[in-house]
Amino acid sequence: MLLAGGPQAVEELRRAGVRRGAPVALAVDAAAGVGMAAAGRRLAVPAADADPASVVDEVERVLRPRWVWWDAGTAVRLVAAGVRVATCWDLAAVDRLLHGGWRVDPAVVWARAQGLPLDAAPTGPPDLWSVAADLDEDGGGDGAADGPVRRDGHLKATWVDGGWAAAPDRLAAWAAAALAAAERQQERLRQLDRPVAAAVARSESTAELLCAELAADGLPVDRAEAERIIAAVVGPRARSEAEAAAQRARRDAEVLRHVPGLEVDLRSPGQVRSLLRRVGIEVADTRAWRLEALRDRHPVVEALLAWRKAERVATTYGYGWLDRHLGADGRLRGEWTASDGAAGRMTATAGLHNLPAELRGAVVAEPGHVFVRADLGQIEPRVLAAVSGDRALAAACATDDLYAPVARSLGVDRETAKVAMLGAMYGQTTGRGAQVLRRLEAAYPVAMAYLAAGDEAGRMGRDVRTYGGRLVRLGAGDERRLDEREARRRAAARGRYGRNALVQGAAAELFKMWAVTVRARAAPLGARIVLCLHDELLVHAPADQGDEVARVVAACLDEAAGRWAPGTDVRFVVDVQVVRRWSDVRG
DNA sequence: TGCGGCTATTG
DNA sequence: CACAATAGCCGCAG
Repeated sequence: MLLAGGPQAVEELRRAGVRRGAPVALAVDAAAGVGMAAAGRRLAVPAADADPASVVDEVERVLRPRWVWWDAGTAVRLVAAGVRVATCWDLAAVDRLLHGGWRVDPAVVWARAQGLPLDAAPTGPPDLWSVAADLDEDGGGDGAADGPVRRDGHLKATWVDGGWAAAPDRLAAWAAAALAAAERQQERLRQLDRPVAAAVARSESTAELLCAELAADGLPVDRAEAERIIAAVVGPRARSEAEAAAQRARRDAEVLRHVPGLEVDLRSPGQVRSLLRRVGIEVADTRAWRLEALRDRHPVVEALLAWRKAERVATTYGYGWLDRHLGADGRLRGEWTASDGAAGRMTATAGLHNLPAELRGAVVAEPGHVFVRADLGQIEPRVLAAVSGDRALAAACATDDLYAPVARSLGVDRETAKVAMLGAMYGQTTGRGAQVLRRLEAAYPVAMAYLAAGDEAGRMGRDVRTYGGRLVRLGAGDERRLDEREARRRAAARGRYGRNALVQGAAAELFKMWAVTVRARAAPLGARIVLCLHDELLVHAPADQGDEVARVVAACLDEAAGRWAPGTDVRFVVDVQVVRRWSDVRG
């Protein structure tokens, strides 16, 4: 059905019974317009009749549905057009949750949702062959023949490759296919037999939306302050390549003057090792923690460690980094991925996730604003208590510092208890932690068995599923021609990976549920999340709303934990502070 | 030119 | 120096 604009679309959707939170599939193309599908109807608004962004915005404001789309590309397009919607169902994100790993295109998402054999799905851009085949299907005569789906059930290569954007009615048909795929995904989530999986699928979807916003909004950074910090370490900005080379040489000389007559490239670990050998220091490698203990042996060690710090700033977090990532509007922007790596953590580029502590002084709220900074306390052991159902560990979570009761249970000091608990979650098998591990097994048998099961699965190359339903692939890979020792070493590494993925992955699920809850509840106060850091949120808020946002952020943790682990008696804790700059956070 | 190793930063 | 990540430079193979 062709419509003229947003109000008419709202009317049609309302007549179809669409209410707040109901699925409305969406396909947007700036040139062609908007296609929607919901409750058995297909609607299209040509771009010639109404601005696509305004149509989506109108429907959002009046109906606030759960938007269903193929992948985060739609989220990125909406955010770029200035449209912020509340919630979505991201087929690609849910596909990664259900099936693990890699980023995939609609052809694969569709095939997996429908349970079709993947080897028959179209791959890559269409070639002469698949174009002819799709045309042949279109001419087949039956009513739906010119839709996006082939007779064998797979999507047509020409549609996957962008054919959906050719005309308004195609946008609507593409949206209808997305809606059908979403329904099949929900069925698959139900089959997982994990009541929380559907809620996780929703928050993982909305986390994709949050990532699109984080990438667009950026992190407020005071350029002058950043340049002051950098200048204090590496000096003023070089005006030419020659000047930069001279600065480098000057830094190098500060180290080399301690070893006269030696020609050494300090950037080469091998040469640094020979340098140290020349002054009587023999080391297996030259990492800082190892050199730290040798500071007194020779003055060159101290100089080298200082050189390394400056070199880090000069190469990775120097003026070049500012120029590449800090916009004229004082926002530091990187790319965000909502579920990456081993277990579905968020990742970010541009140094957003590994900014050296010194530079946090340059992260300053804009005039009239504050940061509400919140971090989850001891999130991994608490998550372990929740997902494993260990009653004793859950009881320890009642205190703000869970390592205190754990230490009492084990009969060791707090530091030892902490190292042992972390060691259990990471798979440490040597040192002091390993000895205390046996006491941990006695005190918290359910939690430790949960970890051991992850370890076993990893060693066997068996995939695991996190508490929230994310499949973590642990396939053994190609290990022919490995000697016994190397094969054992790799199996042990996979064991640690599998053990940790269950905890880290579950923590990432809870974190994202918290983050999207904060996103929703803080928006009416004019506040926006500007940084997500695994267990920490930085929210940029109007100064007069700081305390209220802080209250909301804390309340959101209870709300998210209640949704993620209903009925659990595990207590989650959060530390919330209102600050003007990130470095003002007290430890 | 691509990739593994080394190193540093963060949670 | 366990688990995860990004990022830069060096040295070596192709």
